Amino acid sequence: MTKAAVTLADVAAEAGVHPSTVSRVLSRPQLIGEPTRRAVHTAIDKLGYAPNRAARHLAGGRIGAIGVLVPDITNPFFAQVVRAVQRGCRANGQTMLLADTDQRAADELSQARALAGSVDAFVACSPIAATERWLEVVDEAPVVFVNRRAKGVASVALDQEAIVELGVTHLRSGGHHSIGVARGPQSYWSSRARDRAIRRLPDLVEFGPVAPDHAGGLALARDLVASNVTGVLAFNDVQALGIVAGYRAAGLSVPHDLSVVGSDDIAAAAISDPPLTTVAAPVERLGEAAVDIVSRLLEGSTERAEVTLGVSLTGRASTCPVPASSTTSVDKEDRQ
Amino acid sequence: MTKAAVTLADVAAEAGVHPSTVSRVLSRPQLIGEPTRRAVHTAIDKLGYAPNRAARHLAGGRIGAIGVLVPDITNPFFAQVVRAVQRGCRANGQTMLLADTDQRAADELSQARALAGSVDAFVACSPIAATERWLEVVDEAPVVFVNRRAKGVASVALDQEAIVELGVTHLRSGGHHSIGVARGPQSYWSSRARDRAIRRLPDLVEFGPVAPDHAGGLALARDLVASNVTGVLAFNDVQALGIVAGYRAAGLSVPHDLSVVGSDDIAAAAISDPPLTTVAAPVERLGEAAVDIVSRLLEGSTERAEVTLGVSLTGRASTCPVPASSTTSVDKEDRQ
DNA sequence: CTGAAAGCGCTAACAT
DNA sequence: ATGTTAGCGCTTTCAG
Repeated sequence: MTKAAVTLADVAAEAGVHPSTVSRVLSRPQLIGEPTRRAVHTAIDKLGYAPNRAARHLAGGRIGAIGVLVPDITNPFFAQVVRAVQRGCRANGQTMLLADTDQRAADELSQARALAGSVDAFVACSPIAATERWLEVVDEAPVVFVNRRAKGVASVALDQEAIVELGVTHLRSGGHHSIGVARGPQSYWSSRARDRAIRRLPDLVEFGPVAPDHAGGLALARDLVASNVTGVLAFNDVQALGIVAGYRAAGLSVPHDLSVVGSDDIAAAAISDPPLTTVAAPVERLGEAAVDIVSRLLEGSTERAEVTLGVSLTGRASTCPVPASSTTSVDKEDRQ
Repeated sequence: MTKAAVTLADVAAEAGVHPSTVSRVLSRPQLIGEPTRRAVHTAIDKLGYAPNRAARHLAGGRIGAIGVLVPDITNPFFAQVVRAVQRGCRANGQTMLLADTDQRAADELSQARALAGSVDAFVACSPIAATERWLEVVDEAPVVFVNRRAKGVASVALDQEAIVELGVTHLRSGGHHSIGVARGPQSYWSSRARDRAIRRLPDLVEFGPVAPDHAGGLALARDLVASNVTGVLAFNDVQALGIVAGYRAAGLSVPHDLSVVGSDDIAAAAISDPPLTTVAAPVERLGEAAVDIVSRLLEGSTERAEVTLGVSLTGRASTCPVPASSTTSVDKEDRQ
């Protein structure tokens, strides 16, 4: 059933050279003469040779794989990051090992440890385990955090402060004065960073923390309805959609009764009803940057990379200027 | 930076036995005496030993990894399958290598070949490459198709006939007589299988083929509006949501002007507006079954597994009985 | 039941 | 610029 694979030795025989020459053609082509190299490549193509990763790794070379950890692959945000990372890996001739940690810190670490021997490096998305624990992993292989900042670990993250500013500024420019902001779970760095940004701005009404998902949005909607805010910045788009659904269920409407700004700009944001105004994150670049840093780290770079990616506001129909009648809360309270 | 790992030899030294004994404790414990085994385990725990996968593989053992190929990880259906597969892998102590093929047949094969040396087996989701080409891969490692049936390859698929029957029956029971069905891209087995099911049933109006995504649904909506059907079975939920959006954009409403039945029951189906009536697929079981078959195959089983999973109808608000005024198409044509 | 010895396919010094 | 020689850490014969 399992056919014997073509080995490097087979290629060497076919090309009439020594195995180590073939190896060099593959890893350090510039050390090999043009004619020999050509002959080797011909043999490789003819035989359909593919290097054996295990052997390569064992012999001290790179394993050619990077491990990616995500809290939940069914979350469209992470799915997009994963796809970008995978593309980057392909471009570098790496393969990607994916592990879904199910949002559990313990799983995060155990998965990382299980993969440690099988990958050259890690990309950890929104990790929640203690930095201290992660440092032990960093000791074994390079690690890049996506969407989390931590001392001693390379990272690429979104500018949380800009997210809050952009969202709030957009609402204020629409005449909104009573603006709510949703807080996320404290286990996430992004939540904590956003909290700091929120406190830096005056006159914001905090809601939550609630889960950054649809259910969280629904829960938020109840509090929002009972409040007098006219606009809200959700923690992310999925949650924003939950808020919209909650308002609709209560017989209220977005943006008439509440302007909603999401965050991330996932595919669903553009096609929801109403289309969601959101602070768009460069998700693809998040993944690409992570791969870049990993590659750099694998080349031996020791610089502690801390990339911050900017965001931009995408205006759609879930926000509108505050109606004159809503500048006080009277109208709204009457309606309830 | 990279700490030297504990090797099997270290464990052997610590336990005062020969390395091969340690190896046996790990792979064939029943061949080892109780006291020795205990001593070895103690040493393993003390040293925190973890086997080196590469070496294990190279020495002829299993590599302990399975490769998963998906057309698009940002598609919630596949994301769910992947998560189920990953859980199954974890339970078996396997790791999962994920590759996104970007819906290209060529990438599918090249990814599979690139991974061939790094995995024990493959799970290919909705593959589109020629069976012939895949058979070459099967020659090297066990392969299981998810959502595609093919001669000579193990597979687990949804009962496409049941999907069509359930959806259509639901609409008919609501009094709908003019029922549309959306056809999918012919590159997918599921589309072809569904086409066969469609032709087996009388009086269905075929639409498409169109892409099984939101844009496809939008396109479909235009044709649907121009037709006299009162109910439609979409190819999947995302497309169904597109149809709903298209109707709304045209100033029409679901289910009043058209009853829409989706397929899959992704998370978004339950929380959309209106909530989507859909033919629910046991997505988790799809992934689990794939892992089961792979494991069986790796144990040396030669049975050609062909699992078919049943589906069920989840009634929600995107369908309703046909209004008396719509039993003829007059009313609708007037409205346009 | 356990020790000994021989590689798996590759890379990395070291020669030439 | 290419051939030579050792292993990497493990499993698996084969002996005892």
